[in-house]
Amino acid sequence: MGKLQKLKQQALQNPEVRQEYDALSEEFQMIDKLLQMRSAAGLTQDEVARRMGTQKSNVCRLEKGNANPSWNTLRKYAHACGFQITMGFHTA
Amino acid sequence: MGKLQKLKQQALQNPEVRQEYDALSEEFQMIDKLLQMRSAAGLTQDEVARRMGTQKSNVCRLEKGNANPSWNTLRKYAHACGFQITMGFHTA
DNA sequence: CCTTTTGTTATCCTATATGATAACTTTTAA
DNA sequence: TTAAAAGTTATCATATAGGATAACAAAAGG
Repeated sequence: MGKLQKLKQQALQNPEVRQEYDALSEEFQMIDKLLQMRSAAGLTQDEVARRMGTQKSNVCRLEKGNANPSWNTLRKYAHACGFQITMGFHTA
Repeated sequence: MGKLQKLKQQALQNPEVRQEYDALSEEFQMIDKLLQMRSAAGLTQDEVARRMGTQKSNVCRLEKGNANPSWNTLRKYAHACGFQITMGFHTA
């Protein structure tokens, strides 16, 4: 294992660090899915926003991670891109 | 295909019906995941609540579908059960 | 270049998610 | 059969998600 990997693993021993890391990785994963959907749909933020019944600035807010979207908001975004969302989980 | 299946498919032709059906199936799927997690963890609502830093009544509210939880709330629930959440999507 | 489209940021307001408490019902198990 | 544990429901207060607008920045394309 590389030095960086080792350093990372060590840092993740710290519960607080671990918690923040988990939260971030989950947030990034979620945002990545949003971007994947919009990309797959070939839509602009503005178009997604209109289909969701809101503004492009709000869509941007979602995609930039400055939000904590509700399940319904995630669903509306997915639908605007022509998809359905699912929730999953895996051992931490 | 059975008569019920046929009837269902026909009903789903109606856009409004379809929309509600999709929303419901997604919500049920999500709630099902919550229950799966707690079941796998072998925890009571009360215990999950304590680990989330909230009350069992609020956990119940989530599991009964009388809520529209934020991403963070879903995350906290998953973590309380020892899991990480993921978001996924598939063609509608 | 310049223009248009797309994306970003800040801000305010309102609707609503969430925390908290309490009373009640259902389930469990002794 | 009854006491304890687990789950449900209602309600209120407060924090915050999400809608709206505007002004700016970045990218794209002529």
